[in-house]
Amino acid sequence: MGRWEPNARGRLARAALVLSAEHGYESTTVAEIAAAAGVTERTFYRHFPDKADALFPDHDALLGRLADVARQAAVDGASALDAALAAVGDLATMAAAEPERAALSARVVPTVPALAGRELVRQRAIADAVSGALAERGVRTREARLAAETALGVWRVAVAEWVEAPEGRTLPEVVAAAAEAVRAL
Amino acid sequence: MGRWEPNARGRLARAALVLSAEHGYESTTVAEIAAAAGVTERTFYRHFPDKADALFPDHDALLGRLADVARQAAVDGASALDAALAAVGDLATMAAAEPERAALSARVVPTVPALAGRELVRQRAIADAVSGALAERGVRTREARLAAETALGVWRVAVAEWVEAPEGRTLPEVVAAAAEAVRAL
DNA sequence: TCGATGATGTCAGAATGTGACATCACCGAG
DNA sequence: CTCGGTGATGTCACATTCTGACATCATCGA
Repeated sequence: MGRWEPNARGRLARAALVLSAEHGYESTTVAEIAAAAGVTERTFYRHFPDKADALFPDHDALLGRLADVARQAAVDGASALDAALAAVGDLATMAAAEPERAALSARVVPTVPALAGRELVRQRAIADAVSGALAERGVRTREARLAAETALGVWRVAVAEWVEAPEGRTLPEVVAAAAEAVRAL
Repeated sequence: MGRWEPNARGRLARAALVLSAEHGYESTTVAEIAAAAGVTERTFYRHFPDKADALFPDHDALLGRLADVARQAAVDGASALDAALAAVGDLATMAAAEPERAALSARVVPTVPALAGRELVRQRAIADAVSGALAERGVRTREARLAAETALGVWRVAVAEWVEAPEGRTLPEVVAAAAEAVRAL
């Protein structure tokens, strides 16, 4: 299967993000994204169900991974809140592995209502995955949901802070600081 | 200006909701909605910027009204949280004025990702409007935001509960009960 | 009476998203 | 080695969403 350049999906996701940051999400067409990635428009839709999805790749794998992290933390004896915060910390670590991508995404997404909505739905899915994992480990439903909601709140606050003033701090550091502040409540 | 049936906008919004509840949002076309309302597809787009917006009519007026309610409550000496809860109570009252509409909407919106995202963005806008109104009345930014966030949390919980088990209770009643529970924390 | 106004209709077209079918390098069975 | 299966891609056609430009025409005010 080496007839074409490998990793078409990755090239598409990257092109979608870079072009959207450059000319705006709504005025970059799927045809342009596909051309930049060296494939056809039709191929774009084989990798992503719609244009917005290219800005949120790996969604499903992410849910599984975060659930695993929360589950493992719970097994290791962490409290519900700490386990949920561990998952959010992992999210920060992943973002930090591609800082450029994270920065572009954080700059583009909030400015486009359609993408902002998608991001909120994504966070809701993450909260459900994490609270579900905690519930599996015996945490009561209400407590699990509250822990997940609180952790996601920490994530939102930390990202906002990091975007406004990067100041050399890494995202995981900001997340850790915000988590500390929440624990202090 | 009485050349056509009045209130085309209202007929469009209603048709959009009813048809979406009947055949699903994604499989009802704008052309069908327009036809049901007795106007042209083009006219639909003169009243709503896009198809999803017809499911969330009166958005802007709503923001102003809720901000007014919160502001007035604050003037009357209510705490930040109580003022924000007053706004959410008003939201419930408005929904109760059209219970059929509210029920259909609550059934359709969560099942369609695009609409769920729009609803979350809408709630974010409400939170901003309410916290902005409180800030105007001298409430500190952080406290205003927390009050608004908490009140919207009450709204989400109450709506979920009401949809799952209407049991003859009205939405304002459920909201009031949830608000009571939050105050008890 | 008559021109301005404003809501609507008509038409053309770009962009999103989907179904159906064709192509062709690779891989494993024989 | 060859040959058919597999999987990722290309090509074509089309429904649907949304926008721009211009036309129509009842009502209102000068």
